[in-house]
Amino acid sequence: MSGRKVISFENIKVACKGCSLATLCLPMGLATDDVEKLDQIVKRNRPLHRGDHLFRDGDKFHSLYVVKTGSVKTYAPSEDGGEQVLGFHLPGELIGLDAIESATHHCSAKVLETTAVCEIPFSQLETLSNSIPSLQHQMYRLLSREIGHDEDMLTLLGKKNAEERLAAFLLSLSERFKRRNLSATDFYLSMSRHEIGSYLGLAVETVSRLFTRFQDEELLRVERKHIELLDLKRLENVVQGEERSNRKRQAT
Amino acid sequence: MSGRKVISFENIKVACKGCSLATLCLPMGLATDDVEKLDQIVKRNRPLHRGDHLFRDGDKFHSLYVVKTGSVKTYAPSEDGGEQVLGFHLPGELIGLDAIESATHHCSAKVLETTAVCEIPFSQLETLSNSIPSLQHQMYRLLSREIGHDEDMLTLLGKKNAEERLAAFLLSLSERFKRRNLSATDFYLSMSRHEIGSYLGLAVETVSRLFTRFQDEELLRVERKHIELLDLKRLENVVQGEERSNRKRQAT
DNA sequence: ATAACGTCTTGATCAGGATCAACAAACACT
DNA sequence: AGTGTTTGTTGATCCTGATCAAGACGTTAT
Repeated sequence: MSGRKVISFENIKVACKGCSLATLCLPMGLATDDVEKLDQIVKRNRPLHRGDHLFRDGDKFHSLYVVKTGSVKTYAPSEDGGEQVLGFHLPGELIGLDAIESATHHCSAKVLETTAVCEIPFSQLETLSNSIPSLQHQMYRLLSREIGHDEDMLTLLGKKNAEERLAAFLLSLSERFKRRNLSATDFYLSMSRHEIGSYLGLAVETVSRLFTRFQDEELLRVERKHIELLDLKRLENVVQGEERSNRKRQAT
Repeated sequence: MSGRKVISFENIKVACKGCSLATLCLPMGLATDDVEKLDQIVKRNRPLHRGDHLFRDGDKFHSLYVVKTGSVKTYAPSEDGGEQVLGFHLPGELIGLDAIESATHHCSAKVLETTAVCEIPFSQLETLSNSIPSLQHQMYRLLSREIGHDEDMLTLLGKKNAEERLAAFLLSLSERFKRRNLSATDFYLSMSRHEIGSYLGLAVETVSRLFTRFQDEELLRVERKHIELLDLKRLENVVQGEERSNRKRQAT
């Protein structure tokens, strides 16, 4: 054990090695001693609170962030005060990848609830990745995965109707909670209806009505921020647009 | 000069060094001898024809592609025969970045007109990037740029109406032609109305009507695939949703 | 040339979801 | 507890853009 890590009240932060997220996060697939090198450059700051910003649109880019606990939204603010929510980020997920190109952030990142993040200075990460091929590979994979996610969202926004979008959103959350060994069917939303709407390209009212409708159809139970998915299988059918025909059949 | 490059009738392909796209493409910012190393791994195949595929959804991933001349669309085919167009790729633009993560393609790439591409085996590129920090950096930038583009598209699909979308699309093409020192105001579309519609999340008919409307408003002249932009400034206003208020004012 | 097909345009109608409006419920702050 | 504020729900109406339908125009094959 290297004697360089100091345990203090100010810094009772788990190293990557012991982090429960290690398999979802940057260290994924790295050798133990490489993870230790990564540890050296990761900053673990004190928790952030609801409303705090990790960075804002236009800020100079210097670090990537990984959510440790809590959740973060990224959004593109528009002149007129409106915003397009670009993503919700749960533990293990990386934030800031779109800023590498121009070394400037093109969106803002706002904390939705009390949240802890790891900060990874990018220039150091880049240097490190140059001496650790598997880290470089992991970086390529993470960037590529982000592109894949975005493309999925393009299909969602380009082709799916309102109920398909919300169903897909809920299932996506479900999957991500499951990966962290949390309940895939019972969870709390940290974002508002408005933010969900913005993310899905829908009006708040539409989101609200869909929750009610889904509940009426016994697909889920919803009470404010608390969601209980009652039938994942049928929700998947909704995403595929098959629910529509089912309902018609039942209605006849 | 290394004697390793053979000039034959089968291979009168320009090396990266002499390629007019070098400043837009992978070699951007590389030292001359690094560009030569890149040259060693780039394959330059004979031209592809309209309708040919670079790869299909589900194919194993092994190479990235750069368009040299012509154009390519990427699209996500859906079971029911429909498709979501994910992007149009013009000379200098990279294709296949979303496949790195899983080593499998998640979309198809189809050539829209006679097109030449450079093929870059990814494992070799990855290895090379490990010994050339500036190439690694360039890779990070290109991946990041792709994410940025996708996020712009998310905002387009999430917040913009039909005319804002088409105006943004035309201006995007205009920009990209300009960067290649082609006319920013007079060009040919290599994609169909249907493909434009799919890309923008609109029906063919809407795209067609918008072209007519834009022409009536003297924003552009359109004849089949030939487009002449008459007023870039006003088109930019349309993208910002300002045209609406202008028209109302005029109508009064 | 003619036929057959695909692409584009235009018109008529329809509907999904936005917008407007009002209220209810939760929360924050004295 | 009470007041103001934000967030969510529900209803009524409107409008953008989808869908349906038909025809014009282009392109290719024979």
